[in-house]
Amino acid sequence: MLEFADANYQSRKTYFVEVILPLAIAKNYTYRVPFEMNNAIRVGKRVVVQFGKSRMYTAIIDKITEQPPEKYEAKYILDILDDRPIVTETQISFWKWMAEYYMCNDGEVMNAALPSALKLASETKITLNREFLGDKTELNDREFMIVEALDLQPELTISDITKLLGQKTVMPILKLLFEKNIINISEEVDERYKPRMRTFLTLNPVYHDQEQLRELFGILEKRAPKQADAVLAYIKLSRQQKAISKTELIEESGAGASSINSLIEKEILIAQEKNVSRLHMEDEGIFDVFDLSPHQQEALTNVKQQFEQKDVVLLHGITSSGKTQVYIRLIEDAIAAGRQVLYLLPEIALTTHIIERLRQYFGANIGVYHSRFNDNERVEVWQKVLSNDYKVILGARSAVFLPFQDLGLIIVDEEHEVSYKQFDPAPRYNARDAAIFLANMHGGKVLLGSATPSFESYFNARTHKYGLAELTERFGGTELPVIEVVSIAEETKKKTIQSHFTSALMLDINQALDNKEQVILFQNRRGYAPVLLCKVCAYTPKCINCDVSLTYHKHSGKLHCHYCGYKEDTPSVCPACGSTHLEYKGFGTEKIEDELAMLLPDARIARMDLDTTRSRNSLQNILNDLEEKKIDILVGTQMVAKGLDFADVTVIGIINADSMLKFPDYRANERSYQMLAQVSGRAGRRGKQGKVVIQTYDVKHRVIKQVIENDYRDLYFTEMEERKSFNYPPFYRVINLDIKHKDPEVLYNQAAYLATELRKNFGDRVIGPETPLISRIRNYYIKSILLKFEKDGVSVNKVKATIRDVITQFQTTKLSKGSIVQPDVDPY
DNA sequence: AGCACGCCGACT
DNA sequence: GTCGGCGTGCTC
Repeated sequence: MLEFADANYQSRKTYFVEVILPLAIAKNYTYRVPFEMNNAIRVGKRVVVQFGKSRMYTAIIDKITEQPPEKYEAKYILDILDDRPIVTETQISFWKWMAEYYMCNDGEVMNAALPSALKLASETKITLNREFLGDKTELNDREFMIVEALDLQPELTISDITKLLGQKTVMPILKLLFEKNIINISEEVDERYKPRMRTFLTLNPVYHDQEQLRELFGILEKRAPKQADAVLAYIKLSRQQKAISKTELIEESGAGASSINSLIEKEILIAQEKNVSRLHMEDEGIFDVFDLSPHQQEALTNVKQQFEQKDVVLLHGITSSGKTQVYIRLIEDAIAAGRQVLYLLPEIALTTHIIERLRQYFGANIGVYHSRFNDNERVEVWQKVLSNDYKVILGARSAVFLPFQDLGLIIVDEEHEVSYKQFDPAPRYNARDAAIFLANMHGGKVLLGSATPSFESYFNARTHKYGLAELTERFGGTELPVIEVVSIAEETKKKTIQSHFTSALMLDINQALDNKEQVILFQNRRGYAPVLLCKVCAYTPKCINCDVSLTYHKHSGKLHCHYCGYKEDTPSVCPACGSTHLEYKGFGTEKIEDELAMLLPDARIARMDLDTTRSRNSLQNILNDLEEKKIDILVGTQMVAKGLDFADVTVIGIINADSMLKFPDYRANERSYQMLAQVSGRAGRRGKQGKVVIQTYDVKHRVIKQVIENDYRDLYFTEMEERKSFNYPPFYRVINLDIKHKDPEVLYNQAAYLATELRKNFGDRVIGPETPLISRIRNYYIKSILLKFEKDGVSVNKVKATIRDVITQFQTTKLSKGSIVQPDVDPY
């Protein structure tokens, strides 16, 4: 560590900085520090550097050394953007950990972490060189067009010129023009974050004297009555509030901006520019006093006790058990200890009421951070966290990147949610796992909360890596819903089933409708029918990309692929044998909605699935209609399991549980349990006990039994025991390969080669078919390999090393051209 | 990530 | 013969 605080440092010393560039490049680059900046360099400050021919980037200082690079001449830093570091050293270590753990570059983590307003844009600007006196007639057509355009418009960007000439490669032309001294090329870096400025007005202190003021009015009333009005309005406003903005005064006085401006010119009013926060400002928190129920108190005490020994505690609290109150008590404790709190939520959009609730308790101490915020707002939150102005941050997964000073507690609500995992751009991190690491860096604690914990968290709790606390009673005395399991087979035999609705379910639906209550019907499949089958030759249309059967959608009249989005027209004759005997097999939400409308023509039925919520406000519209009781029955996919807290639903029908009990992947029972428990947890609100009807062929299924008993513990336990007895490890490590190539065949070969190499090293720990398990191919580029993972078996680092090895081989042996392999190791 | 350079097929 | 497509390599 170098010490720069010493004022007597050797100013002629040459320093170098290693910086993180916001690019997907493998290593960090070293730049030289100009002497005059020696004093200002700090780890975590932003610098402007040139990288490549002309581009400029904002980089973050990662290391400071005196050692010059050996193999090349370092370029100079162009500018330092910050007076003090905007990224803490803890954050940089956190970034490095993430890059290592999720196998990506530091720059990619930086990109995900920094709000883009803190990254500067470099826009190449082209201007005409006024000093050029030479002959312009020798220019060719293109060059002439550019010069002509610059005569009309003093400044053009590269993209302007691209548009102007209608061709992509304009740089050579510009370079030539530049060499001929006709144009200037300047690289300007603009600070993109602009604080919001407001003009505030104060009365010149001279007029605090009553005599002076009266005199002023005398003059103004005669010569400029509008201005007199304005001064009067100012005095009136100043009695109500401390700061008066120009806009407010214009509004209040009815005088125009010009009158106010002349008052400012005459120095009767004094104008001052002030930076105004864009963020929602709240008054002091209204400290609502509430008491915990005995069960909540018990859970709280339990959590606190476990925190004494464990860094992470899993709180299993059933739906409506009042976990939030327990969180609030823990947050209060952390704040009282003078530390920061991070409260992570899976999806901000569906949880606005939680934000409101917490705002009531913590007022201005609470900050909100998520991707729906615009850039300027995000920078403000960033700075407030950095300066420790916010005690509590409520945020989606990206909030783990904020510059916390001293994080005492992280709450991960709905810990099992998949939306904590970022899939698309690297880093492919899971915010829950990153939060645990982050808390560890700060010496803070983590509370994982869920009504349906994930397998891995429960496993960790069970093996005493995490603590475990439970809340098994609903808050406010509402009883748990009655769950009835109905055998579809039996009702079919007795012929009491109408299309897909058993008599038992119909009875409950009708009763709810009579009582003006609402019903949710759950069907875990969208579209009308998942399979189209030829009765003659058994041909089924399949997706040309994904090799899965296409689903018939009635609203579009087309066959859709649910993996890649591919669509084709529905054939009227079998493309294989020409027969017209085509049959729709199975059923989805569309069909349920259709059939229900026939059975209950008076009921107001709506559907909620990916197809009906694709457009911007449609989800909100459905939720509003439900709340305003404009919908009696909602048919939906797993979407209905989330964010329906306010609905007055008393009956939940699960049309066919079997489709949920047989997931094709290895976490089948976990997902089945979560989905069933989440859906049935919605039944019954506001003191009224709910009813859940589960229709199934498999009435004795273990998962169903566990849902009835509202107890996941046995399920998970037997699951683990069973896997052990089959010599089957409790977890798999999934390696998602992001192999990009337009040619599916090349892609497949690469994945196959990697699988072979992994097998060579790890033998039968690599499971799945001989070639990698292709779970999804989307736009030709996602494949995944399943790898067995045993506690005492493969080390993560060894797996990663092998993958890196293979990637290098791809590159050196030119197994295929132009491919990028980016493995993503799920950290379970 | 960008960007330049180089190679190859399709056009004035 | 040149334009522009894509593959490849490099950036402190």
